[in-house]
Amino acid sequence: MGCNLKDLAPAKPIEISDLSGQRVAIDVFLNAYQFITSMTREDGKPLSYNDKPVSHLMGFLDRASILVSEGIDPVFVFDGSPHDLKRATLNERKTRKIEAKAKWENAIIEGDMPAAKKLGPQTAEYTPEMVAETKRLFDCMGLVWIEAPMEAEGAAAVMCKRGLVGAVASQDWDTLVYGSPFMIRNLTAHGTRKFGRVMQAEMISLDEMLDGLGISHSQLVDLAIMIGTDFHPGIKGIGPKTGLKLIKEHGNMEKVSSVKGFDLPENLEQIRSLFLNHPTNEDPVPISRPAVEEDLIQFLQIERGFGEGRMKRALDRLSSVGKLSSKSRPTLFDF
DNA sequence: CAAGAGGA
DNA sequence: TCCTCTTGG
Repeated sequence: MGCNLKDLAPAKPIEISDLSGQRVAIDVFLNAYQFITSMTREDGKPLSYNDKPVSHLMGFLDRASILVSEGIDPVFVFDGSPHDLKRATLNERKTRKIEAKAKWENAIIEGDMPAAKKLGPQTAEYTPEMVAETKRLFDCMGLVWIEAPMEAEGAAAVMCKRGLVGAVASQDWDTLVYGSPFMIRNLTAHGTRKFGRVMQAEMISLDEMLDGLGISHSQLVDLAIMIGTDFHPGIKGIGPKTGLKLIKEHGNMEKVSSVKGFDLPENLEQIRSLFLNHPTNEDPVPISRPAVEEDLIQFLQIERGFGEGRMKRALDRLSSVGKLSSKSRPTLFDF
């Protein structure tokens, strides 16, 4: 997932309030996997109710309601159909998942619960049914979601380029390679403790990054391709540091390859254009609405067994910023 | 992941 | 009060 540009990207700490009033694009799959793999039971499988996983719904309910209460208007972006060039990456993930599943089953048979708890997350699946449920949740919350033609990260970056969202919240450096002018890291983890330190949200400006590195966006794309992307494994022996040096010295990947003597990717032009001209549709981004209390309670509390306390917390967060409507008690936003 | 519990 | 651990369904 993404290439390692961490050392090359100048990240400025920001406060959540800096983003108040802005639309922020969020990659759904990335977050969904985070929830499914971290909100687990003893056997490492996601929390569930009547044998149906609920971790994704819980995570998005909490996360989205917090963002809304901070004045942020999230736009959730689902992945579309992957490009053929991503096949190898996806197959590799699938193989790993199958291996992990075999190990997990073995651990269960042997009653080795610590091992199962570790392996379970590696078998995590975000099924079409779970995707549909996530969309239903966003609908209940009145939040905007869109389906990318291809890569969610790419579509989000293009939306930011077009000014449809103020920034893209992501952990994936591909966001910048796709040309998103602004990328926010640790948006939702802001203020939480990880490994003893308090997580801080940070903003990266693509222009500032390119200025600082002294390269153009298309040179960043070539650099990323050399380091390795979802569409190509990259060039062995070239990481962020030497890659940057080589691109600055020689200008582009063709020159670097002739100097260093490696083969160019077969589909170099195609890969470049996936980053430089990512396919998107021209549909306008819908406008978010207030959540509907009854719909949320019906779905999560009645159908999926959510506790009253969790429901109340989420509803309170929404209503604190006037983003909760009720069929019996409409808000001003309904008019 | 976020909240709450329980310990330092 | 702060920090770590556990729970959530």
